[in-house]
Amino acid sequence: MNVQTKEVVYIPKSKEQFEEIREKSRSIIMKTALKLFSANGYHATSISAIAKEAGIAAGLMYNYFKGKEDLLVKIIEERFLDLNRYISEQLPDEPIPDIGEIIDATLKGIDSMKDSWKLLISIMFQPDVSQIATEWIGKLSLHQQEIYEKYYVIKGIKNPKESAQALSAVMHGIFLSYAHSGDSAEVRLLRNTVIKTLIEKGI
Amino acid sequence: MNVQTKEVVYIPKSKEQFEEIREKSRSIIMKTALKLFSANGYHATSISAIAKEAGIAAGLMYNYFKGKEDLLVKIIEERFLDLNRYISEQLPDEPIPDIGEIIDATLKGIDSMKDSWKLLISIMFQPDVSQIATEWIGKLSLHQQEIYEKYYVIKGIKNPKESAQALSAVMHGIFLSYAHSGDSAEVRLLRNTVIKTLIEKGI
Amino acid sequence: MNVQTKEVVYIPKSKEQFEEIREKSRSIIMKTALKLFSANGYHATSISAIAKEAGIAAGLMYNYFKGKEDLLVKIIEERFLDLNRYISEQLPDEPIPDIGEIIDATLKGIDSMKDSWKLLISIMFQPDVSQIATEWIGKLSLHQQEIYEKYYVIKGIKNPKESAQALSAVMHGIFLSYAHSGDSAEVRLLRNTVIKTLIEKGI
Amino acid sequence: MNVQTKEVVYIPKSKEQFEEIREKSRSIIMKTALKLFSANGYHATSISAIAKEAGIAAGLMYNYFKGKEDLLVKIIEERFLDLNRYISEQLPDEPIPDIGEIIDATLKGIDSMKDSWKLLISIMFQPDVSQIATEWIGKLSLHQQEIYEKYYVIKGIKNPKESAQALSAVMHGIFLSYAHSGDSAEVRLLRNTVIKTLIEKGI
DNA sequence: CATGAATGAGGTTTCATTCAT
DNA sequence: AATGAATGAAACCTCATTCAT
Repeated sequence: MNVQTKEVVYIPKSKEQFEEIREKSRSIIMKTALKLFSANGYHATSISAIAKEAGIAAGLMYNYFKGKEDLLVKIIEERFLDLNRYISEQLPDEPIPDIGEIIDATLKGIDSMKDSWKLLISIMFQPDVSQIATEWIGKLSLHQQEIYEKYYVIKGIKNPKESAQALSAVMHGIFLSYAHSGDSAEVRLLRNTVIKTLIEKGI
Repeated sequence: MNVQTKEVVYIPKSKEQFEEIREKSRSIIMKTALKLFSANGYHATSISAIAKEAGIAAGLMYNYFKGKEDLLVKIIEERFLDLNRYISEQLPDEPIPDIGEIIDATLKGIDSMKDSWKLLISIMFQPDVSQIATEWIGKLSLHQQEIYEKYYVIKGIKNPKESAQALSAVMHGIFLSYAHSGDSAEVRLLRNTVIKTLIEKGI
Repeated sequence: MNVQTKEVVYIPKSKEQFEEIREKSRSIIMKTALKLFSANGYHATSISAIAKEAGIAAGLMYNYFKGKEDLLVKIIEERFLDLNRYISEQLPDEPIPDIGEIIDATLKGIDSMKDSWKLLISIMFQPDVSQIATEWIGKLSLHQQEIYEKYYVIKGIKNPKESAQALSAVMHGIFLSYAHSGDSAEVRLLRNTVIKTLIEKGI
Repeated sequence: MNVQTKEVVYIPKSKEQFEEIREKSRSIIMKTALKLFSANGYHATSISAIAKEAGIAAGLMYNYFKGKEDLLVKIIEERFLDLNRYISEQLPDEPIPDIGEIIDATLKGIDSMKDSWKLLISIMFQPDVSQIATEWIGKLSLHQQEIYEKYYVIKGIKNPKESAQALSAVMHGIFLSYAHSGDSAEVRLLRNTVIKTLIEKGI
């Protein structure tokens, strides 16, 4: 009696193990949802369709997101953060990149998330979904404008703010066209028109 | 059958009278649907909401349209036909309008259907609804391109087809921006950038 | 041509016909719901169970009630209105009924809605359902108290208000006991104790 | 199996130590559940809400209780046992307490578990939850009745059984009123009416 | 041509419970 | 003993569409 004995006991998973599992599930849900939202549209994609495609129970989604719209919002946020990060990484601090490089880095960034870009834009036009995408487009737009303005200041262009606004507006048009037609000739035409114009103006 | 019927002395209406009645009902349904679709989105607008707003019974819609999606498609078609017609009316055959006039006629046309334009574009981005809008945008685009090309030929510009394509692409960007931001400064900036560029090029 | 012809046309149902149909459906839904709520409790009774028992599609309920809780509230209101009406009908204006008659009319009223009374009381104790029942019990209680006070004033009892409050409280206890034990000996004991006491006090 | 295990040198805890740990967990679960059930109702309180409030994992509950309903039943039983014990402790064997003291001890007992009393009563009215509460109320009632009867026998009252039943019924009404209105004026009115009546009768 | 009650399939969401660790 | 991710059944509810009149 009172002898020390060896015994096998179950150890609950550690915090890290749980974190890993959660991250994996969360990730597959978002990935699958993005895929289906993009392919079929937000409204036409049901939770159960996502669950089926992801190979999980429908209820599981609600362990990670407050609801369908929250899932969408989280996807949008993540994608826009990715985009901003990507663009920043493309542009060197020194030497100052010229305007063509800036534009192309931006377009390349969008191209890197081609599949989801169309979804993001479509959400922006749907009054019944949310304003999140619109806000993110706004943030992205502002971010671009600041880069353009900084560039124009360095180049000594007069009215740098107004010029930056104009360029931002044109780029905005390109963004939308891109969503509509993919990496088509149309987008390249727009790009070339813009860049040629700017170069002709000596910028 | 135990059907509630009534024997009536039936004074035949002329085909025209019938058509008039039908056209009136059809029209109010489409008008109301367009209004609600634009305000709240296609998916968020229910048939009964349309019926209520239009002051008719929900079932009546099915006398005129195959279903909700058919209603949408018919609206889209009508709006695009309206737009094409409008633009054509704005442009005189003689004297040959210059490119600025052509562009502005187009923008004015879109402005005349401002409220529904955003809906049309949003539909274009929703793969689950229909490809009709995309097709119509395509037709519109082609129509514009032909006008541009004709103009360029007359003006003796070289590569008229390619130039027309470029212009069409830029206009496409403007159309989309317009849907996104309404008649904002952004759209005017785009328009001015385009026209200025073209004029500087001597077109 | 242009000859008058006889023809059979369908006539839509009249407003009255629709009203009749609606009233019938509404009634069967409420009746069935009351039955099941009383038998199994509010939370344990699902909409689909009600629909099945009533022989209708589950969705139909939502043509008549905003939701499950609204259905409950409407039932409660109706039952309490019935009760108040019943009690009033039992009591003659002249000659002034004595206190025993008043009490018995009230108890008889509750007895007439025996099956639902338990449900009403149970709802009153469920913090997660609604305060409607509590409010209705309050209204009923106040109504009774006014009757008692009026009686005591006529009889020339001193402190009629306080006496009415005391009697109301005792009756309240009886109401609750009734809900708990049905028309058992317990309730009659309570009733007799109350009436005997009052009579012994010469009221 | 790919089970995460650990070989441990197992220092056996004494049965008492184990019991202590178990009792502590069991106790916090019951306490928390009672609190939430009382505040929000049984159906509106989820297992995970209890777990969160108690600071434990949801699954742990199932080590101690068969399920949610079992947890409820165990809580009810414990509370009623507490109540019976409390009332007994309040009443001295000698000298024989008079009827007012007996009544007040009972009411004081209920007052000591004020917060849970309403829950217990509410459960009593919910046929879908369990009959346990009803049974316990029955047991409590019987217990009281025996005390009353014993008292009446000692006092030499004629028909002690019937008198005890009557008093028990009145007390039952008070219990329920108490649940409904808390320690309000209404309950005191009931109590005073009862005691005054009994004293006037010389009991 | 017009009505609106009724259907029924499908949607989102909740949550008690299980189970590998 | 304890963890919490995952399940799956069932809940409430919406709404396009049908159909008897």
